[in-house]
Amino acid sequence: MEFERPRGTRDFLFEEMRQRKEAENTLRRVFENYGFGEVQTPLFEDLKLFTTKSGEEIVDQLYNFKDKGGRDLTLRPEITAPISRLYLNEMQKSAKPIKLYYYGSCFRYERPQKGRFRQFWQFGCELIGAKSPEGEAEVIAMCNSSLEALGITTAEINVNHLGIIRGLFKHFDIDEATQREIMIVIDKGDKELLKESLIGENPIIKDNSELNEVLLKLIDMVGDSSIIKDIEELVSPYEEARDALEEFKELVDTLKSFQVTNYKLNLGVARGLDYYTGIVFEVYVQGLGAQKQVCGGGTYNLVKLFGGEDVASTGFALGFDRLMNAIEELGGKKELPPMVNTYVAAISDSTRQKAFEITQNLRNADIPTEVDLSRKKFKKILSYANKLNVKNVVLVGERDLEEGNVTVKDMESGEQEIVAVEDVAEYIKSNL
RNA sequence: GCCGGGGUAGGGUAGGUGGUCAUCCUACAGGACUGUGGAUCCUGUGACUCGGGUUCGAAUCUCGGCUCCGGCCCCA
Repeated sequence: MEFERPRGTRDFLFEEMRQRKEAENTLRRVFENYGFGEVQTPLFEDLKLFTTKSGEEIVDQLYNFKDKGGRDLTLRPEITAPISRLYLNEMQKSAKPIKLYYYGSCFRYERPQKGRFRQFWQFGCELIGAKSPEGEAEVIAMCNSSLEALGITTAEINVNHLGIIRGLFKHFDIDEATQREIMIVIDKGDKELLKESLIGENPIIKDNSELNEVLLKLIDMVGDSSIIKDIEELVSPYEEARDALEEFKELVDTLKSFQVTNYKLNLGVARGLDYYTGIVFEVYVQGLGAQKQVCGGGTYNLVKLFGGEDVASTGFALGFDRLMNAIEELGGKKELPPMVNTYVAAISDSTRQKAFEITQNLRNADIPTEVDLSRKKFKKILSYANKLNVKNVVLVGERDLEEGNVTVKDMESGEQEIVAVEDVAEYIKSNL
């Protein structure tokens, strides 16, 4: 009987795991530097938590199941809904703003492809109860810092404010279902398709060429902060969009103060779901194939959707696996030092017990150390130690031991030094 | 769910018009070498993705499953 990994899952071996941990720690450092604290929620949740947020349709992309008590549960497909639930359950009375972050795996039943797995990891944050351009600017700044810290220099942050387009819809009194339909088309990012949907043979919104024209121009606006005035010009006749535009302008000013320059305003960025009303942003890294989006975020009001009070939240989630792809693609993997730097080798059977003692002494002195556990011959031990790439090998032999000594061999230079047993730790510390 | 391309020892591969013992590199284990690694040599371990079909005979042809890769759909 042979067992295989479930489809769309991966095993991580030592080297890859170390690279992932390195990236993970880098992100933790950045997030904590911004004052965010880590939380953890369960891997599975009530199925309704996700269907309430995203609709019944998502069930066929979930790993859902009934437990023995008949409860409908599911492995989480994302972590923002659990965070909102956590907030409702435990943190409603906490001082605002609340800044939290999380790292963990999510599960989706989807067709695996490059950058897409059935178990994948998300690293994300939420800033709860601070709806303001500065809250949004800080979150975007942290996203930018994260990408910089990881060395992903080719990332582009694209920022939009959905209030502008929502304002236009409101001005023209477009119903919600139609809004959703249009947002979905915008979200696809296909200009031709959008053109067809707006001004083609069978447009989604009929008899409103003014709105269609404005929309088409609007979603085409991409560029640095200088395009704000173009946007302003375009939407100034529609007062319902003005507040959002003001917020957008403030965000741009505040991003400058937060020293974020690596971003674009992109009026074509949308998100499929209704609860995004304010700013949204997405980060793309070219060269990652079809799954180039490494981050999605924005301001939304999920808590209200789940029956809580009206509290806005700004956050983003990084697709950790895609970040790892990007790092790999950019050749930014770090050279990691060997796991251990010292090996203790008994030269003969009679000195083996002494070798264990010395090993423990070194470990107690915080020197990562390995010792032979398979009774290999001395030559094989050295050969093995060489493969581990250790710096020092402590040779424990009878002749030296009679004098209370061992020989420490430097594996890079090949030089050897006779050292008293009690001084080994100190000697090795000075020779790493 | 759909389209296309792959799956040969632990890793990387050759073979492919059906027919000796399925090739080589590497890895791993042992030895040459009982207190000295990296080199060399020798020996050993270890594979045709699974199932059906065609055939005297299938790694090879054929159909299907599984799975991997790329793309579509979707992307909370």
